[in-house]
Amino acid sequence: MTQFTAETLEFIREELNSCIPQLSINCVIFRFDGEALQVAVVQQVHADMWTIPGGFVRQTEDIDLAAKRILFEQTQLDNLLLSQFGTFGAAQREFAQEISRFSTLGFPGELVKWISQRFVTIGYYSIVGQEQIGLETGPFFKEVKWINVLESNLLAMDHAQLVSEALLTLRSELQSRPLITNFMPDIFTIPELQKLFEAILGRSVDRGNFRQRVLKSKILIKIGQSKAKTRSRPPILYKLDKKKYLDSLTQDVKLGF
Amino acid sequence: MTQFTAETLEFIREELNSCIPQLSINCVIFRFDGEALQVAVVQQVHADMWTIPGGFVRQTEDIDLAAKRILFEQTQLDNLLLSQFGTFGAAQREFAQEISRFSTLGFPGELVKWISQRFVTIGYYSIVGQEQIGLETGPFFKEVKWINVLESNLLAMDHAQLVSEALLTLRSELQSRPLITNFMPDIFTIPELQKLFEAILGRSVDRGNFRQRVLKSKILIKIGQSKAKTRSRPPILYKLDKKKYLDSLTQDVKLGF
DNA sequence: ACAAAAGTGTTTTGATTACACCCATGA
DNA sequence: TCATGGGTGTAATCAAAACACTTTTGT
Repeated sequence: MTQFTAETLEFIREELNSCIPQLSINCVIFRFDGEALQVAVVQQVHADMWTIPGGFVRQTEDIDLAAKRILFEQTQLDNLLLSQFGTFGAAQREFAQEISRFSTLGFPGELVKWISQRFVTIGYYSIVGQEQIGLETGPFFKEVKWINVLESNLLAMDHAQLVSEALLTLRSELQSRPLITNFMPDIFTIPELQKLFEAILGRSVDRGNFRQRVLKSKILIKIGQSKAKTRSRPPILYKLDKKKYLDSLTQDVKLGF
Repeated sequence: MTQFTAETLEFIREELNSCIPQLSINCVIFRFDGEALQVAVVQQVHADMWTIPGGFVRQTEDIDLAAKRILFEQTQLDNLLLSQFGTFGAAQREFAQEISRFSTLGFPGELVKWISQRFVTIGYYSIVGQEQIGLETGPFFKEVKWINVLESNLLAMDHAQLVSEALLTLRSELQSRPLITNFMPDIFTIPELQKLFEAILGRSVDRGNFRQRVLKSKILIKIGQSKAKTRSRPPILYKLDKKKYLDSLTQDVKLGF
């Protein structure tokens, strides 16, 4: 394991000095790979713990934009519709123990002290389709990956709780205003969409009823037959009618189950 | 107008030094007086602007408890079920102009600087019944009152927006888990409860249907006839079956309209 | 007796659920 | 032709909405 270079440390120092102290942002990004619900997690240089993406808010930056920036820097994910799911600030919410590893690797005490403070974190969440995630260009993170949402209890600090809260919010939001624009590929089938709903809700829904509801909402446009070599009847391909979809979000149309 | 005394200023200085910087909490407390929806507002000493109750989080204090403490200090309201409705942190969210009045009244530059910073605020809301509010014991506030929710656009800084967001959250929460424990007196009638719902929703609901729904939920216990001298048929008095009510909150019983 | 507000019941409508049946395809 | 999963329709159930009718009180 190498230590941080002097330039890197200076860069980090300037970055932290330009941010609001004791306030952080964390992003829970769900992904649906066709089967299960996953969560984006990152690993910092010189740390062996996995966390959800997170960072700090610059003095001149809106918190919503900070969330977008942080997420992009750490995962290259962009253009997501990020929504708050809560702000967490228990008094004992500081992670000096977890962070203490840094101090043994050339991280100066001043910076260790800064990030070891008690933090209040604002939670944002979103959901994407089959997107890949890439590493940031900066020097601070060494790996990023998707894990199954069921494995999120392995995350460090209180991030398992953040994922769990985000999932609850996602479920209830799914009832009224599903963020489908993000989470499906451009072209998809109704059975695929149903699998996504089932993954989020954690239960199965009736095939026929699901189909009827989705079609009644008029937000899907038929494209044609799937050419995939299935062992059964090929499903019909659809794309999202984005205009009608966005309209339906401003109305209080129920798409829930 | 008198200036702050040296002791008061020292007290304030110590208080602020023990709090997380650039982070505040604001509480939108709704009240239903039988007719209209009202909001609790306070006025600080040496300031002519009205705001919703708010303050800062101590270093050793959970944010939820900070919200309770702040609310109690400024309004004497206690034992409320406070819920977050969002966290607000636009980059330009600082109110040096509004705050500048303090500096002309013996408020030292150091403290003016502290409270003139850009702040991120966590919004909490609740709703109460006919409760009165009283002034805090401390030296910092001079008046507290209820205003009609429709007049909240007169509030200082961005507090009108906070009220508006809180009201939206209250409305949607009303659909699933109404906080009735807080907002009605111990004994009340169904028409009274209906007026409350109408005030929150901003529209009228059918009398017969409202009655049926509420009674079907089984959370009301009949007490007896109202003895009030009404010019019409006296309504039946009810009290809340708190046990069944709390049970219904954990289920996903719909009480919405 | 009448007005006014409370209490009750009924009809209609529409949404949700459960389930049955048919269809297209590859093996 | 059979298994598999996709597509479609329908009857039964349940909740919501609209509305009419009755009851109890003070005047």
